[in-house]
Amino acid sequence: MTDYLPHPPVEDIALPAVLTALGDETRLAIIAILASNGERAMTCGQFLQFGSKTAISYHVAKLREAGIIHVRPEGTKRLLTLRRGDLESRFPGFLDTVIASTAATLPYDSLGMPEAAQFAGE
Amino acid sequence: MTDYLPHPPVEDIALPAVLTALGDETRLAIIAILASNGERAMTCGQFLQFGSKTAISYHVAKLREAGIIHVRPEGTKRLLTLRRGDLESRFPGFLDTVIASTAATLPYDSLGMPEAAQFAGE
DNA sequence: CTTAATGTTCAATGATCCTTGAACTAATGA
DNA sequence: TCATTAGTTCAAGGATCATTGAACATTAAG
Repeated sequence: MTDYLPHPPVEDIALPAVLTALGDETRLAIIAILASNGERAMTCGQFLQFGSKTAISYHVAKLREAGIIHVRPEGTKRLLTLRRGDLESRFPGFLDTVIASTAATLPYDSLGMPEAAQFAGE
Repeated sequence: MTDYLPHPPVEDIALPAVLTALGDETRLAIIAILASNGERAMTCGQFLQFGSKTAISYHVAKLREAGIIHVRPEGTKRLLTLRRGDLESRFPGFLDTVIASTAATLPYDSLGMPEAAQFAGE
């Protein structure tokens, strides 16, 4: 429950900021994969296919600051989760349509995603 | 029917580009007002409340290049319309949720919009 | 204690963004 | 013809963006 990193409260999540944050292929891919992974949290390291450690850290911060994901430190890792409920309550239907559109549009299976199988094991 | 200005065909409308184009308060306001105006076309001049002629021209070009609006020259004016159908067929539900979220979020009534009344007359 | 694993921070760089004002084009109207 | 209307183009400026490598911090594991 303790909030190590700054996250905007639901009522402060701003649409332009959310749209800007999602208007980047790397971040959109991260969101799509997070969404395809159900409620399970993921770590930054699982996105290194999309860029360097520094780059992922940068994009994850952007998504967090926009209010799209929640980041919780656990050991040396960061556990990332989509703020599905918060986004749904603030912009009903929005995230779902973005996810659906992304799945139909982005070719991130070209990056090695048969059906999110590699995120199963720990 | 003649297409004076370059518009991306439906199948080339890209989600990241659309999100980026909408991730700007000025452009989001333009879209929201266009949407609130039904099927009626509007001109660049009707958005001068949001910036200079140059700025509006710039933003309108961005929206057109992203595939969000259609621009048709008529005399010295440009008639702007939302590409509702195209966007709906490519990203089902997306535009509607953005419009709804914008209406609930952006304070563009603070710019003199009681209920889109000033767009009625010609 | 030492090493490895996981991210963050910083400074630098090149690219892109948004705005501005001046000059311009094209169409309309007196 | 001359002026007006509506918008575009261009160059310049400052701001923000996304990436990189090097150094660092923190936690975990041997």
